[in-house]
Amino acid sequence: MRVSRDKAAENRERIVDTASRLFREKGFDGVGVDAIMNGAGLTHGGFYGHFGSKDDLAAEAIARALERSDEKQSRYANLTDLVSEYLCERHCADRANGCAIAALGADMARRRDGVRRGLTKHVRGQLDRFTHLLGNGAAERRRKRAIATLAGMVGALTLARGVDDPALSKEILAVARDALGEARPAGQSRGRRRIFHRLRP
Amino acid sequence: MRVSRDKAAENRERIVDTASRLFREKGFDGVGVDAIMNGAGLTHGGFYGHFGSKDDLAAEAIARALERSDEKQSRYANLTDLVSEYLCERHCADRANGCAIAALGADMARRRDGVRRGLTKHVRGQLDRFTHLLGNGAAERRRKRAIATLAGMVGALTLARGVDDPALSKEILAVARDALGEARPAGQSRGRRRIFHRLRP
DNA sequence: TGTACATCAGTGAACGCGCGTTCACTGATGTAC
DNA sequence: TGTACATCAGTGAACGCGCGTTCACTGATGTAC
Repeated sequence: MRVSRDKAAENRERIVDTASRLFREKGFDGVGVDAIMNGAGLTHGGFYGHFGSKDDLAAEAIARALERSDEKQSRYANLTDLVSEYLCERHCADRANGCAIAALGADMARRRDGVRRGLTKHVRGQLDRFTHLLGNGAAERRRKRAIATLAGMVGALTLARGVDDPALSKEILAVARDALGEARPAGQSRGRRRIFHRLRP
Repeated sequence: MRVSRDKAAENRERIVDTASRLFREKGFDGVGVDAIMNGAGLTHGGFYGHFGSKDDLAAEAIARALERSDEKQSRYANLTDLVSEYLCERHCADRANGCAIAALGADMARRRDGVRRGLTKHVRGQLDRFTHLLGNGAAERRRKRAIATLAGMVGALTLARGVDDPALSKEILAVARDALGEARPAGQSRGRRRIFHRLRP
């Protein structure tokens, strides 16, 4: 039965969101059009009224996930907090709503150009943000630190998720959190962390 | 036609090796039994004489890839060289013969217990090796460094492979190589940077 | 504002291809005498 | 050592399920008068 244009637009959004989550949770080939449509409260037949193919949806769903990541990260005023949230156990356990790079990394690299271009833009954006948040020091050095930080985040989350043993998983997260979050004004102690973050003007 | 027992055993090995490479290159769902058998110079019908299912082969193929990784890494006498080789452009371009964690990371985390147990063992082994190679300093500090190094390696390779722009890809590899390889005997100069890292007591 | 008709979002059955898996068969290997 | 038979690794056709995709249909929405 027909549905109002607004409602149809809503449905489309919900399909993209649902796919974005399911793909991250189960991988591209781990979810069918059927599951996505059901997840969005619809039936599979209507799918091709919204998208040209499952692949087209995949591209949109990834773009959506990356956007959401950007929005989330733009709320942090310092890198340590951002890193801590990224490497927390909740994020580790919740693949579906987390970082698309960690959830789909290797798969994305095998996808077609549109997806990889989106990923590249996202990575550049993240590096710029990190470089900015790092604040002090020469730009070149901050950029290097930004790259190392991003790589450490993605790798640590990948490892923590892949490993079987919860204790090892937690250890990886904790150590990486500590190692990567240390880009703070010199002289400030870290450890149990009695941290005081001053927002830069 | 029948084949000698030795030849059959050889064929089995070749199937596992081929699968190990193809899975890393194209992902689990990106290669069929057909392609694997052809890659090994056989036809698909014989597959089930060797393996119970494609999934069983996948488990063996991953285990094989991780073993090969261990063998390769055991040849390095210092962490800097190991990191440099891991983060070189050849490795970045050659997914099929490279690190299984970076090539299949997210997928492995979704696999059944056997695979994840193998991965866990491999990660532990790598951390022990890295801790050992780091040489000086307190054991606890070295282990932390080992974890941060492994995470940085995996993440940097994932990013470098995912990104579209060769220049950015190279930059990521170079920066990570530099940042992670710095655990060398104090006083040794390295590259652009005349940095002297004193290990804290 | 109300009525009549066209549009079209969503439904569910059906199609068809790909791929994992099975099976009857082949012919070389391995073995018993 | 040679011969006869049993075994079984590998072959290629075929099966069947899952899943992406198509399509005729429904009935509510949108529009023209």
